[in-house]
Amino acid sequence: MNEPTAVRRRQGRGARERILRAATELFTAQGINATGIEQLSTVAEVSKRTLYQHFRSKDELVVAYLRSLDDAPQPVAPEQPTLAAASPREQLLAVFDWKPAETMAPFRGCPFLNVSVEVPDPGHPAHELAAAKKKRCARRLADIARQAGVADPETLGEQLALLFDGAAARGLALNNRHVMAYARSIAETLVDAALADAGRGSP
Amino acid sequence: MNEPTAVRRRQGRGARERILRAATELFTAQGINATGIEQLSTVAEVSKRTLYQHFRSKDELVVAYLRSLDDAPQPVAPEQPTLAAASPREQLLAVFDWKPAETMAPFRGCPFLNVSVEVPDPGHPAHELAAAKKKRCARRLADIARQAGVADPETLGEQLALLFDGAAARGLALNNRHVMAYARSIAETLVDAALADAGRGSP
DNA sequence: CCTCAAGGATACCGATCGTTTTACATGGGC
DNA sequence: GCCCATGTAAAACGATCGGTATCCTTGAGG
Repeated sequence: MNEPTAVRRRQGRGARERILRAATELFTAQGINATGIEQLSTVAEVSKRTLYQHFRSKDELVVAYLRSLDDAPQPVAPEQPTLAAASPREQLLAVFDWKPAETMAPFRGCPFLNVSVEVPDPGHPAHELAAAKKKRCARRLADIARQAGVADPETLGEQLALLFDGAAARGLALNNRHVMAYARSIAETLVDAALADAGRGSP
Repeated sequence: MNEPTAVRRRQGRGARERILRAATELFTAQGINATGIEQLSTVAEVSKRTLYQHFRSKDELVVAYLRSLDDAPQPVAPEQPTLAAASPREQLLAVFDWKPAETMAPFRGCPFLNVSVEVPDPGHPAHELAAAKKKRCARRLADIARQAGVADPETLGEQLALLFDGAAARGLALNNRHVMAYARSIAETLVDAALADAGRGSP
């Protein structure tokens, strides 16, 4: 009992949870290549063995990490109660109100874009998953635009997604969060123009 | 002094040149972390020894690589003869005509943005150099806008830079080059609006 | 001819990576 | 009591990384 070998007590059954949480924290904070299995298992308070019997490899963990991000409440999710009833304009602009977790840490941009850079192979599952996510995001914006009667919803969705990605990438490079505000201002211009045209086209 | 001592004996056949060329090729094609010194020296047709007496470390080579990119003819360079006499509108939009390396290899986006992701530490020289480049690029665009009489040239420059970065990042993620066309179309909208205001403001 | 520095090929170094294995500890169900 | 799946801690693995040292060839200047 008073042995110096006081072993850490068995940590319940949340191992997978904790690993995924640690992955989210470390991958987004310092990148994938800069995060080792050792550090991962330490932060997750899990032995490497346990880690490897939950995820067969680091690659698989990276994919699971992206999936968990995808499932998490999203900036672009219009299903949220506050946004469901909001105006199309607010729904379309909600993406740009994204606040990436901690405010003190250096801004790290969009995890999906970063994975695209950190995993060079375009055929890698993680890379493809990131691409799919980006497409889905643009499509959702296009759907909102379509329901609002915008003339060319696909283009508007693609444009808004591009603005978001630009703010994420540039914000990381300059380590400056208010780049997102620039993106929002451009988005407002585009959205307002598109909605004005829509209103004029079918009154 | 006309070569006093044999300090310039055997000119290394432009070893430094070849190393830098290989770095440009490999770093942009497959990323920095995915490119090892071994492969680098092989492609450059240079022994590791020679490589390390031209660049003290890989970090230093990365910095030199970014510098060489910076010196190379740039998409945003208005000094080029064809652009020097072009209209401000064309000068501002010239960034979006960037064709990266003209190859059929997968689109790899903007090297400076990629370095920001691949080198997580914001204090790293390479990271700071990339940030500086991004700022300089936006400032140059702002200068062109100012000379054209745009009301808020800084904002326009920042917006155009953001659009370019968005196209680069998103183009890599989706492995799709014509994202740049979307960016251009948004840029045209912004530039035309700004120039129209300028013409109206001070006729 | 000989000398000798520049450079090539390659073995080697320590560190770290992702991954596997070994040895032991825990606790619920029989 | 014992069994055994599940867990931890730690060592070890092979591969590869950035970086260094060794040995040998080359070729111009004396």
